[in-house]
Amino acid sequence: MPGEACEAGPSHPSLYSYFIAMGFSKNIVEKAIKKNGEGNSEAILETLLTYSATENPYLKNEDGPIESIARNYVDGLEDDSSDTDDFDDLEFIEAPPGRDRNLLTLVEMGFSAEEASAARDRCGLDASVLELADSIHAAHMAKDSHGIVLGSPIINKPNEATFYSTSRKKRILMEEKRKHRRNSHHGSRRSEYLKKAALDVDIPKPMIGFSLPFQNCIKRRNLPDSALGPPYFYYENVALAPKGVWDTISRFLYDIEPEFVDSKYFCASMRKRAYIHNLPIENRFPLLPLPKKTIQEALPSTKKWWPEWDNRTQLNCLQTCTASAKLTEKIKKALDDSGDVPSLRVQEYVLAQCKKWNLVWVGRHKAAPLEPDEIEMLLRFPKNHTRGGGIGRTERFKSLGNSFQIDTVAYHLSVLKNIFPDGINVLSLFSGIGGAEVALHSLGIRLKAVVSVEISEVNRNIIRCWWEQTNQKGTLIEVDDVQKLDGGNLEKFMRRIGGFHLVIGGSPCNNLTGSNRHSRDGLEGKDSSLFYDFFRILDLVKCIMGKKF
DNA sequence: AACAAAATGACATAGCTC
DNA sequence: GAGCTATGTCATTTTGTT
Repeated sequence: MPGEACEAGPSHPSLYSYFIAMGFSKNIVEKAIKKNGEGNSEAILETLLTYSATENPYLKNEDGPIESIARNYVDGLEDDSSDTDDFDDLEFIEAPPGRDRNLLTLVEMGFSAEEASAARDRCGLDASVLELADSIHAAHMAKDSHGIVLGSPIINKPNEATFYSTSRKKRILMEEKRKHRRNSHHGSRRSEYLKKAALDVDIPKPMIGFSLPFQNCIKRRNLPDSALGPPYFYYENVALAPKGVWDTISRFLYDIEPEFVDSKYFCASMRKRAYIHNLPIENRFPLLPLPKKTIQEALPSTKKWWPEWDNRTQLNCLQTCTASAKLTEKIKKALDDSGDVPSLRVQEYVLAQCKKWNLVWVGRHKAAPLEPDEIEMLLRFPKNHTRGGGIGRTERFKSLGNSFQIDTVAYHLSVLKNIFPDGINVLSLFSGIGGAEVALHSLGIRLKAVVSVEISEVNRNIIRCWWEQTNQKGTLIEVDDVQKLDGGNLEKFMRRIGGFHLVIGGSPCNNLTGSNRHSRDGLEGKDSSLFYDFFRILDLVKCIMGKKF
């Protein structure tokens, strides 16, 4: 495999703190380093992962934040985990000793046994764990992009992809034109210009961003001075927005190239999003343990009922709406009526509905929508994060559907851990149910102060409950509307807490997403235009930080 | 009133064919 | 390239039910 630059572990100044930062306990890291010597980070990682297979995995001692999250997470899975399936895999791997321990390590890292052994076949017996992990990712991507040659340095390809297909000058000119026309005409013809407007941002395939866990960085980037912090910022929205939207967003956010990432590389469900941020992209690390990436592993109880002809291994995007009971009844009836093996026609119908509504198999002929706690698990929120406190079931689905996938966001934010060892002050815009806060907390980054802006009262309640239950020692300031934030009250907040280290948020997507048949009005839509408030507030914060207030 | 279900039929993109 | 099909998407509005 290609040994390109910017590898995470080995070059790091302090191996010890690096592995601690990954979430391993001090004791285990000490043991592992003693055993392998400081020079061999790969062997250390392997030892760490092996230890955690037998001992309690990845948990920090004391009252570390990772502990509580991980425990909730594990608890949530315990109920339905049928031990028989996993056992087979382990036995298969444990049988041959020696080098094949690499396979066990890979499975611990979250890969399947088949993937692991296939990777070993490709890379040879002497391949290291990281090389094997790299190879598996490469294989995934090759599968995605429909048969790019295996084993070649695929990950170097997107490096060369040009972000701006036209020059900056030309783009700005076109935007001016667009604006001009928008002013002189109205609604009905707007979609026409949008169609004509060139799409300048290329959406990369596969949608893996600048890097994935246990993989070399794909690109290096030099941000323009105007983009640099303080503060750091992080903006998120749907990747497949109407044409020109990401071009506009990018231009407002200091011409930074969006990072397009599908969360299917982090968990068992898809989530195609783009993130614009000015964070460093070297030395990222993922939350551990890595989530299971297939439906059958993440929801083991479904395995038993999964029909042969349903070839799904991952779920579609988790949405705000859920399938009706009527629909699942129809599906059951259709299958009941068609005997052992349903006809191709019935299969097609059922499969289409399953894909459309993200149904999973929970019994014979019983397809069902995901339960809220399962969605919480897939997005990596603590179990029952959105439960109780006066929130209804429908609202729960809606709030979850609008949220971050924690693993994905945390991976990007992980670089903050070493930059701010004492913790950070966060301005969280469009907080929702607190995805940003949970991600930072899960990384073990202390939240010194959080100003959380969220319009929905139930969502604010959820964040406050979480804040109390995780025994946060910092300050939580709640604001109900981004439009109420101006230079005056921002400066007051910043005086009080000492400025912001991170401004983070994802503005409403409802006018951008393809699911919306009624008001997909683009960035100028009623809700999605709140993006401009994100920019406005970020710029204000930059200004005030610059003045040293 | 508060939910739940059904209807709606947009739109970008990928991968075909001709 | 134009034209077709298939697929996927942080949804909204209307209608029916406890």
